[in-house]
Amino acid sequence: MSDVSPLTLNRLSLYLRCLQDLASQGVERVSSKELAERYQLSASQIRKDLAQFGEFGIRGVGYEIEHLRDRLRALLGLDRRHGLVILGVGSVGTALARFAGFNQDGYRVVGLVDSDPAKVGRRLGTLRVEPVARLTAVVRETGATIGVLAVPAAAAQSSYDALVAAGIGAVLNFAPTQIRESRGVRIKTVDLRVDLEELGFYLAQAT
Amino acid sequence: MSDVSPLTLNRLSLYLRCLQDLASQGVERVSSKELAERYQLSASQIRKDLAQFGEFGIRGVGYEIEHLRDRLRALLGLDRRHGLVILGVGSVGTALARFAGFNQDGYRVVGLVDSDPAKVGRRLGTLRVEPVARLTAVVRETGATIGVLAVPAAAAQSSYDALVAAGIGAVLNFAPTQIRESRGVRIKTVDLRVDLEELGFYLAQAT
DNA sequence: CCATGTGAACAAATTCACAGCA
DNA sequence: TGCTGTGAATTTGTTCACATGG
Repeated sequence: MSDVSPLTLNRLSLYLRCLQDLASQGVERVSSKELAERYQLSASQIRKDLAQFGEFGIRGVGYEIEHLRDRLRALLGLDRRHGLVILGVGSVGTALARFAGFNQDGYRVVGLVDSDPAKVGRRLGTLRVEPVARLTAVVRETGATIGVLAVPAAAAQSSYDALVAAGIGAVLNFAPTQIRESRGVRIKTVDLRVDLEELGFYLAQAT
Repeated sequence: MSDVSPLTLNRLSLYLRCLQDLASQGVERVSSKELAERYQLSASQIRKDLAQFGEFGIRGVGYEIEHLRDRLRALLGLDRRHGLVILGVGSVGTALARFAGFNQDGYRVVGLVDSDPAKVGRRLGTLRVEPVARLTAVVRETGATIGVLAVPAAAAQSSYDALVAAGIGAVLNFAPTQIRESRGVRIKTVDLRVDLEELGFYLAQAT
């Protein structure tokens, strides 16, 4: 069950969004075809994706929205709390700490760590920036499960390793560099410049 | 030539990073095998990806780093200037306006637009927030080619449509919603909650 | 020689089409 | 009847392996 493609998982998140939207409109049932048309998805892909995790629908009818929504929430771990520890409180780290999406549903920023003594002790909302020496303690005390790397590229690998050593469960990396995974601690890199450059390619073509 | 997979394009950005790294270390030539080992990539994939755009290497030798770097920069449109117009100067839009990656290489934030009269007129760095009514004027005056959506999900589609009408070339969307593409103006959605939820799935599995 | 560039083999992902069940 | 769940077909992406040429 653990060999699910990230593509599928990311679509489950989209499906969940759509279901929440429909639920907020008071809709109770939806077919894969309706979902697909309404949100520009593929009906057969919705069915294939969902079928990997069980039989959630009713043949001839469709899916019961509340039920499917709850199943997806559970699958994506949204029925539990996840503490995030942010490493690096420069401009990116600070913005992420305030980002609503990181303080929503089961997610909450519970720790801030920086190697710069000048930043240690600063307050950001209700949190105080801790020194790197306290990383393991912070992870233990807060029960954080996700680390967020907002450090310079040169420090990213060692920061990831430190998070792994501290017992973190998974890491989201905003440094523009490839991280070598260790001890099975998943790493996902987000790189906005890569996204910009993809658009840049199409713009260069257009000319 | 325009039917290049986004997967390939995103890897080209990574290759470019690696080449810039090597160039800064004074390295002049590199083989696909060396690149792959150094940065945890696949040698045959590097060659396949590059081969789509021409013959950049020298058989028996490898790739001349400066030359390949320049070719990749040109392919990704990094040899030209791209102005970014940000729609929505809430917390996300403000953070993006200050983000170094958006004010680097050929990219620069050249316009800020918000529908909230209370925000119009505010200064952010050297820029003043403009009203939505001035969107087309801003795009024309600044020559912006990329729009950045940092508006609420409910406003995202109409904001995209407005950008298209204003003559924008491509759009990066941070609103958690699917946008319907029109007039061939590429849209790329970045959704950090989707990324978090992917990690959340693996964490839920681990238990 | 040796690493590129590339067709062929393989693997993954998506779409099709329909059997089977409410 | 109508939509799900699913094998089969197709498309897309990756890896292999080697002929080619500097």
